[in-house]
Amino acid sequence: MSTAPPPTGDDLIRVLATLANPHRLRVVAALSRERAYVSGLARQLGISRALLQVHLRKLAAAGLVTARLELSEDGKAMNYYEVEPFVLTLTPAVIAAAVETLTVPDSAEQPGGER
Amino acid sequence: MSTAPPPTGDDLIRVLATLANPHRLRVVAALSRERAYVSGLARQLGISRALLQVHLRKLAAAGLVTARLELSEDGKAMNYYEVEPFVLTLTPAVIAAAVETLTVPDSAEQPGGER
DNA sequence: GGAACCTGCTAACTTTTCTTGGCATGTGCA
DNA sequence: TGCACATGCCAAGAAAAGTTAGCAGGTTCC
Repeated sequence: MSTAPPPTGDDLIRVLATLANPHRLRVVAALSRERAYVSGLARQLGISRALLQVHLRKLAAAGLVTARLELSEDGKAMNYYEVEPFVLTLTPAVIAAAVETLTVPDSAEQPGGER
Repeated sequence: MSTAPPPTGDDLIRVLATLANPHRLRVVAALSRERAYVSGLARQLGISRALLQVHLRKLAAAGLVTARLELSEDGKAMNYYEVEPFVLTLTPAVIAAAVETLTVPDSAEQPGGER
């Protein structure tokens, strides 16, 4: 049985690069305990909102967290983030397989690929 | 049973940062098939020796590959690299645990820690 | 001796990522 | 109206990573 879907090379790199950061690791850790909204999480982690914003965006882009906009009781718009229950196993074999699907940014990328 | 030792936060980040690179991913993939020496591997991958050198160094620093210096039959010194059979499982829970042991580079690091 | 291999290093440039600070918008409430 | 809280974005400087080019050392063999 396989718990993790076979990641493409580019996906794998995106996820790895995303997780290879203390702030983002802390974000994932915090969200794995309890979902949180941006401002509150920023206070909790002791970093600026702008900074957290960027990291959350990257985490979301990698599919590791998801955002849900809600209205609090007093009418404020709160953007709640929660962690995605991912499972990723890393071994030489997994990497070898992923490399097969690696996009080679040789000289030019095909347009329209990235958002 | 646990195949992977509990990674410390700093170790985890080092490994993730190391693997989050196309060149290094290709190196691991190549070495997982067969060990290779620097110059040969550089040719095989189509990159310069100097560049490969740097990436190999990082991979070794993260404990993902190991080097062994050997003498070929014709007396040349060959530095053979081979991949380490690592198994790393990544989940929110694993990350939450690793974060506990994260070194906080708050304002200053203690000297002599890093090379 | 010179060519063809192997190894390593470092300085300097380029590219990417990280981080900060400011600005704009909206809501509820005294 | 002004304060406190929420959201977002963008420009610009700072820091880190990636890459290249060049140098120096070693060995075999013609």
